[in-house]
Amino acid sequence: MTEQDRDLRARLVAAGIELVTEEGVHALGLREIARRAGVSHGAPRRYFPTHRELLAAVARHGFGRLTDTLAGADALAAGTGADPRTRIEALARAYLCFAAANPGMFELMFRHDLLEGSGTELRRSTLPLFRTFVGLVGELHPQDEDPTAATAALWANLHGLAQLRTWGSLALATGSDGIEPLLGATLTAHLGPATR
Amino acid sequence: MTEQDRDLRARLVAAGIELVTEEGVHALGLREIARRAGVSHGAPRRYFPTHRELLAAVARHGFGRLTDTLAGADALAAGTGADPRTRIEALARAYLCFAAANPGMFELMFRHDLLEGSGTELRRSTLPLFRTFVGLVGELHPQDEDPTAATAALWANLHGLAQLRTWGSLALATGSDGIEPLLGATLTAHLGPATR
DNA sequence: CACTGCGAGTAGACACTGTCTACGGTGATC
DNA sequence: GATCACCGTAGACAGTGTCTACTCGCAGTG
Repeated sequence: MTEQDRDLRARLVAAGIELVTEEGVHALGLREIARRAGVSHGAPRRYFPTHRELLAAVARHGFGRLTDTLAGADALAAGTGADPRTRIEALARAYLCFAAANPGMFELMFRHDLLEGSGTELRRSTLPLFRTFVGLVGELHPQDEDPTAATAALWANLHGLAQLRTWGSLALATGSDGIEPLLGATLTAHLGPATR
Repeated sequence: MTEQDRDLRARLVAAGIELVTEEGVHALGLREIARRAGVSHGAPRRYFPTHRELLAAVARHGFGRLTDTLAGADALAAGTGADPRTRIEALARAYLCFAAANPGMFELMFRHDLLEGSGTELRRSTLPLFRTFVGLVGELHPQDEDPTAATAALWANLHGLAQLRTWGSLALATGSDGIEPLLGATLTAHLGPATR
């Protein structure tokens, strides 16, 4: 009964997370989520005035998981006294791993048409992580007075890799090593050759 | 009457293009497209067995326009005897311009959930362009034995920039110059500093 | 204890969607 | 001129998100 006696709001979000994980974004109908949570289709309205706000709450959880994952990966690397380049590499790999491990959630998180209205708030939640990212890139490129642009370009590269992989567009560029060579090329391009 | 007497198949695709351009992907309902084309909601079924196949035809047109745009930009640059680096820059800028000028179509083209089944065929249509891209990168990096990975990484970077811009995520990294600094950072990272 | 009032969830209606099927009606062929 | 294939219409069907009664249980108060 641990599931049942939580308040409905949390149960609905949990049901959405289950559904998007198991079935994908297309399964996130309002009535479908309500069914999974064991309530009638009108019940969610008491907590989420519209379907999109419920989806935004699910996506919010996804952003939380993403930042937790990345922060964990960075803390692990930083704890071993790794240099900035290695820490960035750990972050990049964690980002791609998250997208690959949670394709449905990752897709939802960047479906701005489903998240309209809550988009800016969700984006804002990733800001602190982006700032540490900027700091690491700044450590690596001290000659640049503002590493924000370089960091954003690197992040866009990672995001594009994640997105195109789920679309299957990288099939002809990825061999048996999967996306590793592309990640390597990306990191080398933006950060210089790997430290040996 | 030039619109009316074309066969319905082409008129439906044209209506879809209009709708996605004017209103966005959300306006691409089957019945909405049929209304715009001036026929009943059952008519499309004669030519497109399912809604998704109609959307795939619309996206196919988008891919055609994209390859045309890029090929035109490259031919223009190549005609003036530009070096590979300049040609790549022209292609990259054309890609971002296309995404910015046709946000709805660009979104549709990479909505794999709407295009399921036709995805591989659509991807294949961009292959020749990708090959010329690979050739240009190869000219620029003769030391690499296979520039495919480097090209794919660069393309993923451009795609990520286009995608994140439409999502608004680059607002804090883009100043008054728009996306130009990020494009510059991307090209510098992947191709080396700009030729002077 | 009886009563009231409110909040949570139910259930049905509404307009809309994509798919399916039966039906007209028009034009080409024999 | 009759036949027939094909194109588009129109309605049914299950499903959706939203909106609106309504019911029921349980708190607080007399």
